[in-house]
This record gives sequence, C-alpha cells and structure tokens, in this order.
Amino acid sequence: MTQKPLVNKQGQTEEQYLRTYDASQFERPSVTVDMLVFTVMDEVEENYRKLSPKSLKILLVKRGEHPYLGQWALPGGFVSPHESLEEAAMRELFTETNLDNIYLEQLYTWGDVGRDPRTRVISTSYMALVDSSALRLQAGDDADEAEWFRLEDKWLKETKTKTPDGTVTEKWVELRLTNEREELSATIKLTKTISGKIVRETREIVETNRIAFDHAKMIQYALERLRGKIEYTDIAFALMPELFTLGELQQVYEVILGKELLAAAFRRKVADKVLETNRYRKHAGHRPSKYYRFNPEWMERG
Amino acid sequence: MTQKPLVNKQGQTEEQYLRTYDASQFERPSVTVDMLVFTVMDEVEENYRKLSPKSLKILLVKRGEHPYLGQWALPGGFVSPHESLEEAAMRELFTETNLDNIYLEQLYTWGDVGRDPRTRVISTSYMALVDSSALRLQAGDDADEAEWFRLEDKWLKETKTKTPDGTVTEKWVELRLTNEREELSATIKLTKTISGKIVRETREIVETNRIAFDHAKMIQYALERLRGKIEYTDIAFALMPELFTLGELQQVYEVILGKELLAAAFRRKVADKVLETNRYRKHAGHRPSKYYRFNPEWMERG
DNA sequence: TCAATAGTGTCTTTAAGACAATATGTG
DNA sequence: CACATATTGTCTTAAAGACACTATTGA
Repeated sequence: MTQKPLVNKQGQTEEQYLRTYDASQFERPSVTVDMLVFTVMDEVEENYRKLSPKSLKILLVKRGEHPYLGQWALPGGFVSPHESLEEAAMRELFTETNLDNIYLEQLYTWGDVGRDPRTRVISTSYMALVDSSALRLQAGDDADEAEWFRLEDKWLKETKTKTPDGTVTEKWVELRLTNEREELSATIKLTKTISGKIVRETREIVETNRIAFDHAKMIQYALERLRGKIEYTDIAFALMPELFTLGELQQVYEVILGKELLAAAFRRKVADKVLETNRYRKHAGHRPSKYYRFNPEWMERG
Repeated sequence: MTQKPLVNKQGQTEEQYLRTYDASQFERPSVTVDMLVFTVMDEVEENYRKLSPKSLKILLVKRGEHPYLGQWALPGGFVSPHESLEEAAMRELFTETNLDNIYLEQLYTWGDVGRDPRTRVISTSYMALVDSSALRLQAGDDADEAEWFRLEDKWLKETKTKTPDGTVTEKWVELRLTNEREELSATIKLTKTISGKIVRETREIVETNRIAFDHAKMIQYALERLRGKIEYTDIAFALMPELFTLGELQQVYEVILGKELLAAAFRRKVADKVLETNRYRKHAGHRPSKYYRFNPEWMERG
C-alpha cells in the first residue's frame, strides 16, 4: 500500500519544505552552559584530637576578557553546533577538572533579556559534584585561573506584605565566597508571591561584589537545590571518596544543610546505603572509626 | 578616588570591547519553549450515585506545517529576542488557554542535536497546571487545532544487566494519549546506569505514533515530575477549582499517582492545607460532603 | 588519664497504614 | 431502605528525635 505524501498549504512535501527552510528567519540567541561544580574539602584543624571541619567549595574562574573583566564567573562556555547540551557540560567539566564519570545534573535555564551585555545569551546551568580527593591539582592546567571558593550563605532579613494580589514574602540572603586571596559576596532577594492557590518564586540580585553576570543568582539557586536533594536522594555519595567513615559522611550532610544532625538517627538513615569494610581510620586521638563504602545495591533496589 | 579603567589584553575598555563585539562569531541555535499543560477533568458516569471518575489531560496542537505535518505536538514556539523564557512561556500559555495567573514551572531544557530536522533547536519545557473549570471553550479560538488528550502510562517491561561499567536497568514505558477522535501512543525506554556511586538516567523514544518531534519524551518526563512533586508540594491545588470536596481532591491525587489512597490518612495529610466552608455538595445520592478551599496560610507558614 | 569521637540502646514523638464503625442524602 | 460516599476513631507500624550510655584511642 503506497501512501500519498503529505503536503502543506503551499503544496510542499516535507522534503521540499526542509530544502527551502530559512533557518535565519528568527533572530537567534547564543546558548551557553554554566557549571556549578561543588566539592567538600577539609579545613585545617590545630587540635589533633578534633576532626577537621569540612567546608563546601565551588569552582570559579577569573574572567580574562570583558565584560566583568577580572571578576569571578562560573566555568562554562558556548554550546557548539554539533554537541548536545549535556556533551557541552561534560566537555567544560573535563577541561576544568580533568575528571569524567562525575555526577552531573541539569539545574535550570536562565533566559532573561539583558543577562549578558554582549548579546542575548540563554544559559543552561548544570550542577556537578566531585570528590575532592580525586581532584588533580589545577596548577598550570589552563590559561584561565580556576579556583575553589568556600561557599556560605546567611539569612539577612525577611518581610511579609499583604497586597490586594495576595501575600508577598521577601527574603534577603547573603552569599559569601572566600579564598586565601579573594573575598566575593552577593545579596539575593527571594520573592514569593502567594495569590490564591498560585505560588510564584523569583530571585533577584540586589548587590554583587566581583561575581560576574547573574552568576550569584545561579549559585544561590544551586545551593538551594543541593540542600533539597541531599535530603531525599543519595547525591551526597558523589562528594565522598571511595572509603569514608560515617562521621565524615555526616559532616558532609551537616556542612551542606548548615545544621547539626543527631548521630544515632543519621546512622540509622544511611545504614542500608553503605557497606562495612574491615578497615579503620586510626591515629586520630580517639576511638577508630570503621571505613565504609557506597552500597550500589541500594540504588538498584526496587 | 578615580579608578583606572580596566582593559583587556588588546588594551580595550569594556565600552570599546562591547562596541566591536561580533555576536555572529558563534553559530547560534534556535530557542523555543514547549508547554506541558495539564488539567484534570471529569469523565461521564452513568450511575447517579457514583462519583465521576477523573482523568489527567494534556493539551496538544495539531501541526499544520512540516515537519510532522498532521501529527500532534506540544503547544509552544520561538522565544523572541525581547522576551525572557518565562515571558515566552506565559505568552504561549495565554494564547492557547486564555488564562493567566496559572501555575507555571520550568522543567527541563532539551538540547540534543537533530531534535528538529529543520535546524538546531534548543527547547525549554514548562509545565502548567490549570483548573479545568476555569477553562474557556477552545472553539474557534485559533487556527491551529488544540485539543485535550487523556494521558495514561503503562509499564511494559524491565531488564537489569551487569556490565563491566556497572549495572544497567532499562524500563520500557508506554504512553497512551486518547481523545474522541484520536489515539496517539509512544514507547519510551528509560535507562539507568549505576557505575560506582554515580547514577545516570537517560530516556529514549523507541517508537512514537503521531506524536511530533521528541515530545513523547517530554511528556513522559513531565508526568514523572508531576507525580514526584504532587507528593511533597501543594501543586495539586493548582488543578482544583475554588471550592472542592476532600473526595475530589483525593481523586486528583489518585489519578496522577495512579494508585488508590486511604481516605483517613489522606484527610490527615491535607487537613492543615485546606479551610472548611459551610457549603455542601448535595444531590449526589449519598451523604453530602463539605466544600473546602485552599488555605493560603499553609503556604505562608515558616 | 582524659578529650574527643565511635557506636549502641532505648524511650518518646510523629507520621503513615489499615480498617472498622458511624453518618447521611437520594432514588 | 439500600447504596455509595463522607467522616471519624483507633490500633498498628515505621521513621525520626532525643539522649544516655559504653567503647576506644593517642598524647
């Protein structure tokens, strides 16, 4: 059974239509990917008995070109015509960290007009989580200076206003990104509008100090997502080395969530997700702790 | 204190750089938004005593042009140079449904090469939830035929393979979109690769029947997200009319989750999210049920 | 010895699951 | 009155929070 070829209103077949299709009829934006690369590293601790406190780090690169010359930006770049968004993200990640097989998740696509003073740029942000012990040193890696920054946030204030349209809650959050040499900061305003049953959330940069583009907003958003997901998924393991103690794992949860957890409950919660080894972490000035590894069968369940 | 203007390696100030910036140096993709507009509608029920069963619906438009001429696609379109992604999404939503103040959430950005036979197209998908009782009839609304389709999915099979790289789990899901006139379907393969602690998930269209582009993949993804989010957020209320009974609310949860819930537990769970009214739904051949409305204070808490 | 963490036991609190029992309008 | 849903009560189960108690090391 032969089928009559489908034609459009101009009488064209699909083949004819595609041959004459003018791809330039719509003005096109540039498309980039921006990478939010997180890791958790140990800080120095003078007291030999105490555990080294951990801190959440994010990778930034110093801009060597206008705009925002000399300021710090998320690593990223243009998506080339023959690679998918995810391929572009993995390529950027590899050039910055020399790692592959890394946790990678698409977060959000930022498409406001005027995000970039050069031209219309739409940017898809990806979050990557890396185990800091697997990281090669960056030294001489590349021309652009990539550095890790300690990331912290702080609640500044919150207001709640009743308007005819509903209730508007505004929260100001301060980000602080610090380094041996640099201290960056930004203030983000989160606006939640409740009108009837519809809730809308927006974020806005109130002030930024040496953080390029709208990247402070992206960082704040990613931090929020990381916090959310660590509670109901197993992404924390992507931040851990092959072997870790339950105390270290708990520290990672604590530094991301920004609060202390009860050890007993934490151990119950992760019990099925990890496998015991017969190795111990010793020479720590206190009872040695058992090393564990991730239990892949936990993920294969169901 | 005056500051020396920053210059790049070519000695240009930011102003000079931007004036000479060549926006065409990178090949640019087209950018579109695609809308996943969901609602829940009543089906007809012959038995006067029984509640009318509800079904989940999604809005599709029939393509009047190549490619995929005559097939059904998600409503959407190109993002114009002077609107943000969200503005484009709201514009598309309004032209299709004549509604604004609707729940709208960015879902995912699809950027595979070859998604669209015309040219490189990157598409950001947005999920919108509408209350079907507020919907105007579509008749004569627009030239393109927009129609609601009942959406159902079914698990076909699942395989689990151990490879040197880790464990690969493949699941086949069938989508079925039906209408008085049309019956569309698609099979999606979900692949989950567990290598060490890294889990990666991809989806692939195995077969589609009259669903344009890669939209079947988008629909399956959105359905998964809708299911996930209805459990831990309050998006279900965006699908409800102003007044509803707890039984109706439960039906909405049930049709989205695809399983029955226990009424007692359900009522406990939503108790703080709703406000009693003094009105009753009567004439139903059984005990009348109280009408409730959404409790905005629930969202304002914390 | 003791500071500091590792690891366990158990009681309490809270949420969810299961299901029985009671309530009530309409044909 | 019987049907079908509405609504509440209560017992069970599971998870989380709180906290005390024991274990073990290195300087």
